[in-house]
Amino acid sequence: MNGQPTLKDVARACGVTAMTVSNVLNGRDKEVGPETRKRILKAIDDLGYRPNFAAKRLRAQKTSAIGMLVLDDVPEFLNDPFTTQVVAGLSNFATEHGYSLILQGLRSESPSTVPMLGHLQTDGVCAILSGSPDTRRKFIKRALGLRVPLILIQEEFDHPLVCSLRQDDRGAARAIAEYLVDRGARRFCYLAPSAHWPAISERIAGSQDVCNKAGCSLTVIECGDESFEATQKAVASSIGTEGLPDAYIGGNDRMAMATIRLLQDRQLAVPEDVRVTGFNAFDFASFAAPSLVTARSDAYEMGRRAGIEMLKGIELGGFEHNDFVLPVSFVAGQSA
Amino acid sequence: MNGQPTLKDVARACGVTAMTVSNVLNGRDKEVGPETRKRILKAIDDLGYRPNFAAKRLRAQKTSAIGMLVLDDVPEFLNDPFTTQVVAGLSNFATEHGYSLILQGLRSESPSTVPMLGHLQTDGVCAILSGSPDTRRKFIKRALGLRVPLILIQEEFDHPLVCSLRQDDRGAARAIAEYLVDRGARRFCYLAPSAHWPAISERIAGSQDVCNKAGCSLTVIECGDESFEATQKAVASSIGTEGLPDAYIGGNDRMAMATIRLLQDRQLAVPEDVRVTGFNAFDFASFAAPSLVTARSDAYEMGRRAGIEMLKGIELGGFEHNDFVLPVSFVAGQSA
DNA sequence: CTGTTAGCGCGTTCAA
DNA sequence: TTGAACGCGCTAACAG
Repeated sequence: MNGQPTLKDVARACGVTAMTVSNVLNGRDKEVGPETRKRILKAIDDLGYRPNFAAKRLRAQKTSAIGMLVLDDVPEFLNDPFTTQVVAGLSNFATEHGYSLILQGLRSESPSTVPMLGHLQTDGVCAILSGSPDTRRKFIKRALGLRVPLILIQEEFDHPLVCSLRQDDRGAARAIAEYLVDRGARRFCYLAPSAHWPAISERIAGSQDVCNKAGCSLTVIECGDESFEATQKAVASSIGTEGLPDAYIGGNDRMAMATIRLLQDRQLAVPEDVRVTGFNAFDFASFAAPSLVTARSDAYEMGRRAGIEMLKGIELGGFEHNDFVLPVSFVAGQSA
Repeated sequence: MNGQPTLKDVARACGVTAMTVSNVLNGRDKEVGPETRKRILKAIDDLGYRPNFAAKRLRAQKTSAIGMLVLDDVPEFLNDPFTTQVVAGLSNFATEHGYSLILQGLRSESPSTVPMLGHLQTDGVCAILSGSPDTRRKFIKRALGLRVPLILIQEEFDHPLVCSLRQDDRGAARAIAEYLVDRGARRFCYLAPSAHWPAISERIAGSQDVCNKAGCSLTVIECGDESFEATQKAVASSIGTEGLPDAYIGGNDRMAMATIRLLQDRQLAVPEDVRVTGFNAFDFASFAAPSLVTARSDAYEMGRRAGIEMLKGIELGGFEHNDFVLPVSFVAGQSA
């Protein structure tokens, strides 16, 4: 009696039944007299009544929650600005539509991933993956065990319960490469992580498209885990064996900036001596010197879009369209 | 009958009652014969039974969820790396302890903040605030309306249901200032956002402590919303009127890096001509040239700590200690 | 060791 | 226009 007031408490206070109160709360106004209605609303306010969601959910057989999963190797699973923007966009959308967002990071290789996943009870799941293709596929299959719509960011998977949201990586990569070719570059190095993400493959393919047409060369440098150190080591080694290219095309801004630092330490001017481009521009990139040429994907918007498709998927119990490719804008910095 | 199997379904399949199955699931092994137990576990596995959390919660009068609120002016509420690390730490801790983390961003000034808050139903709430002191206090009072333990990051508030988790900003600021004094700097400018956060005040106070003792001067430059542009504008104006100091002490890494860029554009060498320091180092700072001297707060650990205190708070229905100050480590970059 | 009963808070269904 | 009964899935408290 001393906890949160229930529907019954409100009803008692008004001398009506719980049902009547419920009708008022759910906007079934025509079922209730305007006079009674007023009295009830006042009582609700006075008592500070708030509906119990657990009860509602149990009754409705619906959680009104969306799960956001981030598969990552490290515990700090929100390090990537692309990820955080997606999460923010989805979270806001969910909140605005009466859903709560349950955020969970999962270590890609951990065996505890399975029980953790089982603990998730939501009407739909959105996931951002990382790790090897094998790890990712395994994860997807497990996530499908939840039997709810699954939206994958930057990852394809053919299944009626799965919807992919991707950005036009190939097109963006083409734009970057064309920009460089226009400025006279002919010999390119592509900075890629050793793990072969689909998105990275697309970006390489886009650069290759342009190189083929323009008769340029493209060498892929594998930068391990794309960390600062790994990238610099890989680039240094490449310079040792094959010399300097006209431009480095970064698979992302991190690798690009690590490369810029390396070149600067060697007294090379960027972009005068060598050009360097990035990918997935985020705020912080503008703090780097010199500014990067980069593609900016609107990750926040992608998160919102995930919300939109998710609600459709939940309503329909599956997806009508299950692959969307979103545009990417091209951003030329001031001095690159 | 075609949805998820329930406890009853499992019981029926084994020819026992739901209660017995429940006993098995909750580890009350002594209540159940080992033979029956085995049979039940098999049936659970065969049917792919998973407990319904909504029912559990309703029964237990406990949500087993923690709310993470981020009050921000912009929709992209996960832009700040400090915030994301706290969220990641708390999320992991919650997951490991059988709680789910519900993430919600709130626009500081929006009137919809109130209903949004009401939609949150969790056993406890952790919040990172921003905006004016007035906005923040208003928010705290509303959050207290939820009548659950509230943990505030970098924010004090005297109330039995509130616990503050702060870092030792003053101590860290002292360490930075001493570092600069040791290297001969005497005239300082402090880069602060125009909004007066408690944390910023502490940092200024720490610098002032050192300046007082060493007989140095300290001027505070208000950098508006601490954006790249606002910071550069404020610094430029300060240089115009008061000339160049020996060192800029950044209220955070963003402002510090904006300042470095400005100085470099004016052909000033950092740190040879002017020193610049940052605050709250995060990964990306290492990509900036030159490396920053900065204080690194372990925000991830702070998130985990929030989880620890939250669980205590939930169990006790309030906090025993309600102000914790966590240490901050000092990080000297390679070339600053 | 196992079964029965009852109720968490809400909403649908049917009756008044 | 309002009321009563029932059940969503689970578990505490007792019986047997």
